[in-house]
Amino acid sequence: MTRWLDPDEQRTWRAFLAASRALMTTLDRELQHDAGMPHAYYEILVRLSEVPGQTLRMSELAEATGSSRSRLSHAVARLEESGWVRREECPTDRRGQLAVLTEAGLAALSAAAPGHVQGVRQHLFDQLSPVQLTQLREISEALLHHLEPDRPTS
Amino acid sequence: MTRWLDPDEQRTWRAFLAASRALMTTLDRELQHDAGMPHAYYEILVRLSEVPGQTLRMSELAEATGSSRSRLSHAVARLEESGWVRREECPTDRRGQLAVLTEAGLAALSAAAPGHVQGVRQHLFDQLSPVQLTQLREISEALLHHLEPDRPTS
DNA sequence: CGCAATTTGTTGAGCTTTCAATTAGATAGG
DNA sequence: CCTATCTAATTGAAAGCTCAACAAATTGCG
Repeated sequence: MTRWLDPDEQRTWRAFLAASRALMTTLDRELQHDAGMPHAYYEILVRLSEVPGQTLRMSELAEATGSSRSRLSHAVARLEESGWVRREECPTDRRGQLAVLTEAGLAALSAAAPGHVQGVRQHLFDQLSPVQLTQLREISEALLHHLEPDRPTS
Repeated sequence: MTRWLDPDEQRTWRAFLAASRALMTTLDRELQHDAGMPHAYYEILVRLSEVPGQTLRMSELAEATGSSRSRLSHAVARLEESGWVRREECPTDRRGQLAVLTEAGLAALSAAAPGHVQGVRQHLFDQLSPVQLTQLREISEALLHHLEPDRPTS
């Protein structure tokens, strides 16, 4: 007894799917082209840059960026090779690792940020009315509220 | 002279980012687990199932699924291995290839669809009011209208 | 205390995606 | 007709992601 999507729902779902995919791939491509990093890596640098000491536990960083631990491990390994992040032992928990934004990482972020923000403006904010932006925020937060609770940590 | 995002914009952008990512990874995981295919492949089967003859040119299929030609080539190769799609020569253009949904492909799609639709309902439609769904459709279509025109075909 | 259960983070394999290069066929202008 | 240009689709390599398995440290509880 599946309740299928009616034509209206179908249209909504497909528009959302296509729009979010198009937006993401566009921003990802721009960032890769202009700054040599995918959007996921940019986000890691951003989160680190915002906290005191530019340092976060791996698990907190995974949480903040909405990525799995595994993905984050691989990503930080890559960022470490680039010299943008370094790892340190966690003083309070010997299992823990701290990811620390380096000088070079901050520089790379500073270089990438203006272009990226411009892209976000151009492709998102400039296309919607202030009212729509409020609606989008409320919609997104409702979805998040539902999805966040049980996110796998693998 | 970068115009940075103000706190409100920041909140909107991050909520949207987190929500669309969480929704996608959730649906992708569900589909992979229950039906053994990623969401992108499911979409290919859906598009093929909807057209007369269950057949589309590779380029049309790429367009319909919003994927690059390269990605589609790889994906169809994979789907062919699974026996869910087969390729045929295009009669009117010798460069062309037709992707055709097989019986087995239709069966796999039919098996996957109910669970997937339920997921979409649960994680998207059930979380938003009718008004919000209309808003989301309009927002998505506005974004699409802007992004669609120049999508790379590489 | 002592041991089971949980948490943290990593690893490697396999799969998907991207990018740039390439082949082959169609098309338009002179 | 013939050549330059464009379009269709594929390819391989490099990169990123997912999943399951794992090691090490911590926690909770009898």
